[in-house]
Amino acid sequence: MTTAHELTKNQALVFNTLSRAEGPLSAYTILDQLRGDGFRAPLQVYRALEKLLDYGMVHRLESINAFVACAHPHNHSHNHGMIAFAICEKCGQVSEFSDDVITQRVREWTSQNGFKQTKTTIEIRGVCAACGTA
Amino acid sequence: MTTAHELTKNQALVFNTLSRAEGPLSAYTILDQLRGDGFRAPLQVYRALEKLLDYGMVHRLESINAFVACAHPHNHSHNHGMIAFAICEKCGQVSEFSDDVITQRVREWTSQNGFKQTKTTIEIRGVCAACGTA
DNA sequence: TGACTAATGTAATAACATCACATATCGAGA
DNA sequence: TCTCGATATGTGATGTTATTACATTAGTCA
Ligand SMILES: [Zn+2]
Ligand SMILES: [Zn+2]
Ligand SMILES: [Zn+2]
Ligand SMILES: [Zn+2]
Repeated sequence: MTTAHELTKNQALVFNTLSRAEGPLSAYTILDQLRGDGFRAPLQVYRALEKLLDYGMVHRLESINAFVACAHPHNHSHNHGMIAFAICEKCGQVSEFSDDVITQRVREWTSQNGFKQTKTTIEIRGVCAACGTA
Repeated sequence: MTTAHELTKNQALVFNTLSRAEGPLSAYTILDQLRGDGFRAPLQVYRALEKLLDYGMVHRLESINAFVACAHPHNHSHNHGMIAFAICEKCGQVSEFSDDVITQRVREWTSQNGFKQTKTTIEIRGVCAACGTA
């Protein structure tokens, strides 16, 4: 859905935690940051994340088991393109971008091979510009 | 390295297990299959996998926490291109392919953004042709 | 009201991965 | 041959990530 979503209390707490964070957070780190707000169990975090992922407001980074708030908060649909993430292993910074050529190329492979794609993960690990020159 | 590798006993056991498997296996599934060969602890599997990953003989699928034998056993270097995986969520089949355009496109983004890439994950989840028509 | 759905709370458990430390194996070089 | 260092292995404990199961609460709509 592209419309705005009324977040429940827990969803809002988790989303705000991710939005304020410098970089991606693990579910358990989110849990720890929300202990003061009454969170006591992982499931409270995972359930909120599930909805936020549905809404496109949060992304899951598969290669580091962490979650990050979407960098394009007013365009959660990303125009139907696939999203790529560049993750700095030094500072944790995540850059989110969408590339039409890559999207097109993946679609070509899947259509040629009769593969019905549901979700695609593109994650680039490395060192960001700031950390590389430091 | 592109040269052949002398595998140790444990490495060979793990590699053979993955080679014989229909699809990707988790480390703990590998462990269970090797109990009869004296494997008792996860670390025996993870240590072997680490080497096999180094050698390029095995790939890790980040989005499903599983490992698969390389589909191109005689070209472990993959010609320096990035590797993409299409993973069927019905039957587990994994198709491995390399796309020069995608590789080039990722390189363009990283060089334009001063990002020093070390490893890139491209994983397409969905349903394969065989399962889609079944 | 009652029936239904979505959200929440909580404990327990499962699944995935690493740490710490001891032991073994093998080859290069004195 | 002996010694040393590098690599590989064995094992238990621990750390980290995610889900199952069940009970409860809160809103929605005949
Ligand atoms: Zn986004
Ligand atoms: Zn950085
Ligand atoms: Zn391969
Ligand atoms: Zn299939």
